[in-house]
Amino acid sequence: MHGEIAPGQALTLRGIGKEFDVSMTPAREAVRRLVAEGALFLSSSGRVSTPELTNDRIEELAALRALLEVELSSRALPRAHMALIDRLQSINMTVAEMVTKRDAVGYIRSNLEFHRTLYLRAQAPAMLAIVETVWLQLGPTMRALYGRLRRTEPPHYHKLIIAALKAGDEPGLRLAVRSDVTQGLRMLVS
Amino acid sequence: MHGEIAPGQALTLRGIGKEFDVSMTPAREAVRRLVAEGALFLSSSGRVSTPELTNDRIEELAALRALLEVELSSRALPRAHMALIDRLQSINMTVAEMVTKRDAVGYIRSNLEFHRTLYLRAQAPAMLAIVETVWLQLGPTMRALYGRLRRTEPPHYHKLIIAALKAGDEPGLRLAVRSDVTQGLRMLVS
DNA sequence: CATACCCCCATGTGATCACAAACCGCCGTT
DNA sequence: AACGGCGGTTTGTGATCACATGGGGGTATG
Repeated sequence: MHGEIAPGQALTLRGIGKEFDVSMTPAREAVRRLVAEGALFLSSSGRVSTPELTNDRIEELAALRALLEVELSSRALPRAHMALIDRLQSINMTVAEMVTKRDAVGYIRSNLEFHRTLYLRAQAPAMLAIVETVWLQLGPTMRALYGRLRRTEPPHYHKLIIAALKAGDEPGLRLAVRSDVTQGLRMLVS
Repeated sequence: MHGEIAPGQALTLRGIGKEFDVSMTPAREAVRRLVAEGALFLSSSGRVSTPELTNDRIEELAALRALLEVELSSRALPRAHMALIDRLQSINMTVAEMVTKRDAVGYIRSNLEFHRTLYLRAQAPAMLAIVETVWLQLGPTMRALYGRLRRTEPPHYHKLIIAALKAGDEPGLRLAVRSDVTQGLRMLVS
């Protein structure tokens, strides 16, 4: 999810087992779960690797993020009190720090934490779980992008999201979330 | 997915293995996958059963269906030619037949086939996969409802969906799909 | 007759093994 | 120099086993 593994990277059950000091059996179960969630790709011969997404697939996953995350933010809005907004602002400082440090994995991790923190307030666990599987599918690809990207400014749309939350402005929030989600992924399409 | 198993029904790895003439290992992998998709519930002690959904969870899954299936139908609309509409009408006759036969499992199966046939035209495999995991989560609960239900009339909203497809009426299609999805699940909330 | 306790058995977990398939690198040929 | 065939080795699969744990039924007690 955080892009620690490059797209197309091959994994072996014995290798995973050795890495975590377990036998093949738990490694297999974990891999099967991740395959079920679309986070890993299972070739017809049973070999496992991170997926290499096509442009079409990236666009579709971005559309899913937009659809679901806009809904989640909308549901979180009435429950968003000052403590939450403070917490979002604090996380956003970490995001900015990761940007200046050019830490792609740290950026993705803190960026997703920003979104997750907001969506947790929506009280919609099934919806959040689905969004997280989408993040999981995009992880390796997002890293490949942000690794290339030479950006130094912190995320602009996060500030809009926070402002809309403060103002209780639902249309503004929906637009800001949609823009934030779409913006990063639009440049993914090579 | 088709409601062949009641909510809360317990399953054992050895039992599943015996049922399909395999050892525990493939049964475990299948169960883990279904747990990952939310189709099965894994207790803290590792026991496996179909989930017993709370009202909140049912409402959330219904909202997900509405959100995603409306989008899928909207994307399918420009590609929906006469052959597809004919096929939908044919499936809809099967649905009606299942209703008169009071065959709950057959009704759920053909109803989902109706929806899947339409959504396949959307060319959005990731979105369709997610919708199917939602169907999977609702399967046992839907059966428990439709089993109680004493309905004899075929689904009204399916006709509206077909009419909107014929007319190329996108707002009408979105409304009809949303109504069809919501209607059945609204009465689930006891 | 109801309730609580306890023990045995059913059940999941993780490890290991035998086997088949497929991948990869090497060598020969053209 | 490029391509194709071949064999060794890596890899996934399914089965089986030993073990720990939790659940349910039976029994004893109030």
